[in-house]
Amino acid sequence: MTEATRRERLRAETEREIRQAARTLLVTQGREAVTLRAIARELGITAPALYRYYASHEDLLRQLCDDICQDMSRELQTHLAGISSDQVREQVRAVCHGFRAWALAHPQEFSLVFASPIDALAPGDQFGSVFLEVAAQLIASHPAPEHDHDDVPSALHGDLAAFQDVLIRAVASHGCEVSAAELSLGAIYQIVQSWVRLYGHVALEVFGRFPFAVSNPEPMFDRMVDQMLSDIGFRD
Amino acid sequence: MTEATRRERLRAETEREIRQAARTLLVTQGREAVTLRAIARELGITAPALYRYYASHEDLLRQLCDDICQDMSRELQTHLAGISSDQVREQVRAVCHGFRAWALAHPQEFSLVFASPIDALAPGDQFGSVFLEVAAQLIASHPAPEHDHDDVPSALHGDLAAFQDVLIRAVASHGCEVSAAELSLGAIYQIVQSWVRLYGHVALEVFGRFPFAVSNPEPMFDRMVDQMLSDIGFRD
DNA sequence: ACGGTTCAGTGAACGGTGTTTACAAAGTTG
DNA sequence: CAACTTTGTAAACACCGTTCACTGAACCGT
Repeated sequence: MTEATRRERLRAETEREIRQAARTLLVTQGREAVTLRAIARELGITAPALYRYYASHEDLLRQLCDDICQDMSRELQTHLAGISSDQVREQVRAVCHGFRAWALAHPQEFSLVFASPIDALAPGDQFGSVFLEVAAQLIASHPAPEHDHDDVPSALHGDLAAFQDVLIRAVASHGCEVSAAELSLGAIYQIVQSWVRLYGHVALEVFGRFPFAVSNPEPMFDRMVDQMLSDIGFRD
Repeated sequence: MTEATRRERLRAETEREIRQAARTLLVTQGREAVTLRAIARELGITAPALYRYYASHEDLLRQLCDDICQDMSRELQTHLAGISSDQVREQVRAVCHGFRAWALAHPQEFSLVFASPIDALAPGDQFGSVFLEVAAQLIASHPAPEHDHDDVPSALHGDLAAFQDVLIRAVASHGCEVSAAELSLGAIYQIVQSWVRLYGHVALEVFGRFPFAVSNPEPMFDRMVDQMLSDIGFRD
């Protein structure tokens, strides 16, 4: 059956339970409550036992971040699956609204993932990548929004080209093939700019840092997404 | 001379020393190191003594945030003072670059102010207000960028009008008078959108959450600010 | 100048935290 | 069965925020 030995299965199981307990604590009582002793208490164990599974408290939190991002990713993909693939704008809207909804529904998780300056996670396969992959896929499948290739600062060409490579490979691993020509540097630049605005709005809303009390931020968000779509070149 | 009694002066002095010590700890050793005992140790005092000045650790952090925002505000105002007031775009650029430079130079402070979900500060007189006041001032003093008043979602009219009021009063308190007509709802909306983008870029850069390793983010930032200016309607 | 009051600061204590260490009890394997 | 690895424990360490009873000095009205 499984290649793993009995011991390895048990270990993996416990590891899952630990992170599940940590997750529950995070959601129900906030970041401060995610303590080794509390986690251990949850599964009827003593705190030092956790060191058999994680090198430190920080290490556990880091891995918890990975779990969270993976879950969010899956949720966004689910939202996306319900929309026919030729309705490009609706797909972008779904991802953006899904991201915002997730952030507002899981502020603790969002804060954890976005509040730690550098130390917590590997930058590669993270939350953003979901949005970005989707964006790349959509732009690639779109009738070529025609961006001025020279419109992006030449100092960025190197970075953008590298990112272009990553995106093309990521999209390919999802089954869809795109060429560098279809996903131009200009398009990549637009994607990154969209990410800046999407992230900016959501973070400001979650952190309550809008300059005034926005009684109903949703129409503002809708308007911004529409503007983004129009800036990218999607006017169907 | 001073209205304050000797006792009040000593108290204010100590209060300042406490926050100074807290600030130093934050900058040199990170948020986690800002502990009551460490602060007390810094000024040759025991931890419980701090409770004569602040109700709790959280309260101290909250007031520290205020200090930080005030400092940043002063720094931005300084940058601004060096530019003749008729060079509108240069003033906006100065504020944006100043904000980014401050955030990158003080990542710990930035994280503290931007990482705490709701509990840490009053939303009114905060960091953002500096940028927003400046923006309002500039837009008001500009030859009317002519925004479509109807371009903003009607659901936002209430909030925007309230914010318009705040901004007009804030600008007035800085000596400059503007009317509601000069600072239209469309303009306000543009200001808020600019704040979203500015904050989004800076936070992503400080938190290292750009989707790819940006070897040199400055040209990207410059490009974004230019785009913002053009979107607002400043093309001088 | 004195006596009461206010106030800054102390030291001890409580319950909590992450982490290390030595040790016991299982499970695994030859 | 014996040797070994893995998993968990208990005790301890140093640190944390916070409370409480207490001291000593500064202030203030008389």
